[in-house]
Amino acid sequence: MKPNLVETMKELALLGAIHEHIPVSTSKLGRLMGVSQQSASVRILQLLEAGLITRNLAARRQQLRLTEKAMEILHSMYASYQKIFEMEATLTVKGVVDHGLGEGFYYMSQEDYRKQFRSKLGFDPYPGTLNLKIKGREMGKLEVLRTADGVQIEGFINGNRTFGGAHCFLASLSDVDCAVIIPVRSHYSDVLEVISRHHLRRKLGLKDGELVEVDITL
Amino acid sequence: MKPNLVETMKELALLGAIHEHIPVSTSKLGRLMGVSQQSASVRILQLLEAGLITRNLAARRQQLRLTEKAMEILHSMYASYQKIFEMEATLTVKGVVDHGLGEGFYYMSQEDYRKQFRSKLGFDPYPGTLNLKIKGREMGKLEVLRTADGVQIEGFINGNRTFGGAHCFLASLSDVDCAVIIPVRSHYSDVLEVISRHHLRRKLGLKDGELVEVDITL
DNA sequence: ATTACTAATCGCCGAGTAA
DNA sequence: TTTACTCGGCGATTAGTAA
Repeated sequence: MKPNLVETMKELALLGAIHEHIPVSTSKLGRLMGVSQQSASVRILQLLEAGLITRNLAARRQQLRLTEKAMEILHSMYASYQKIFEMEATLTVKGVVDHGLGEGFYYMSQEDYRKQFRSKLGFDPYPGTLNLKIKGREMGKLEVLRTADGVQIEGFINGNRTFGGAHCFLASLSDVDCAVIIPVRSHYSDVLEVISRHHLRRKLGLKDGELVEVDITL
Repeated sequence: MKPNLVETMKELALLGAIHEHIPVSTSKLGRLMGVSQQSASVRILQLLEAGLITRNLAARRQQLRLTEKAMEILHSMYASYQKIFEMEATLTVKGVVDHGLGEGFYYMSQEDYRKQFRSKLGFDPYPGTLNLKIKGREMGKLEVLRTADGVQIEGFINGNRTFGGAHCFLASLSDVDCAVIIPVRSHYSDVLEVISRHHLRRKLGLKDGELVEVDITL
């Protein structure tokens, strides 16, 4: 489909030529698109030719209406733009499944953490974390996560031990809902920690060294 | 902005050239847009000239990324399409304010109805309805409402009296949120009933015989 | 493989104008 | 007023090709 004609259909749609025939003069249409009356006239003829509009030429002013076919084309354009602006709020990070140090279980067993995850993320996390080792160029994305605004998790003291704060982002890993955690005191690290309602490693059959992608919602 | 260049920016955005520079060959880009490699090359040069993309030409494959300015243009396109497809889901009906028969108050006082309106429409309706008499050509739109899917309100029995079900649609009348009700057993009728959190007649200073428009969300 | 130049062609644009 | 024709001009496209 020619971009010029799509543009013309878009203008007609904005004028309301969707449910009914509406009066649109070629000069008005031209002005709206920043082209001459003559060019607008040509475009209308092309749209008619392609079966994208119907016309009532009975009255002194022509009446135009977009066809179903035209609306389908416009909707596919709309879908593209939706994709773009939903994608903009998403960050995809590739990482390799890494053996945990067993620390994840210890941290995620702390009731003070669990309580916050339940209320702030909306799920009760499985006690344990899936560690992803991030390589090379992908590491710039970790930097983005460190500086972005996420859901805040407060630190606390339990007994004589201090547990640090963190912020996290909802995410999905192979279509399974999860979240990634960025510790507040995160010195340089190439490991991304993922938590979920499920035991991700078992549920997805993951093995050490396997490459996965996490889609993170910013 | 030229439609051809907007189209090119859209393709680049779909390829993810938003947050980072991504490798895109001119032949691949041309294929995606249905033009030749040469044309794609020219378009890239034009986008560079206009400050709409930046390029790393260091590697064997050029790397492209859209600028802020480009994203603003794409977002305005997105906004246009949103307008179109929100508009499409809206039906505007003209009607004349009609004196009620006092029935509205009786119905809307039934707690079984009110409960459903609260939970399904999100507001507690003022006990009473505003009746609009629909004339002539506009009546076809009532037919659309009867056949469309709306929010279902269940009928019930209170004492020895049966109250019928209905379906309704969120709407707005002079920018005041409201809803229109279509009784399930709606024999032919030229009256449209409007409910709202407010007493519409008073809030909007409506008088019998006044012409108003309701924007109904399908 | 790439990118992008040249040159020829295609087709879009708009002034003038008819109906 | 409309719509839409002709036609000169120029921008857009592409095949061929260089680097």
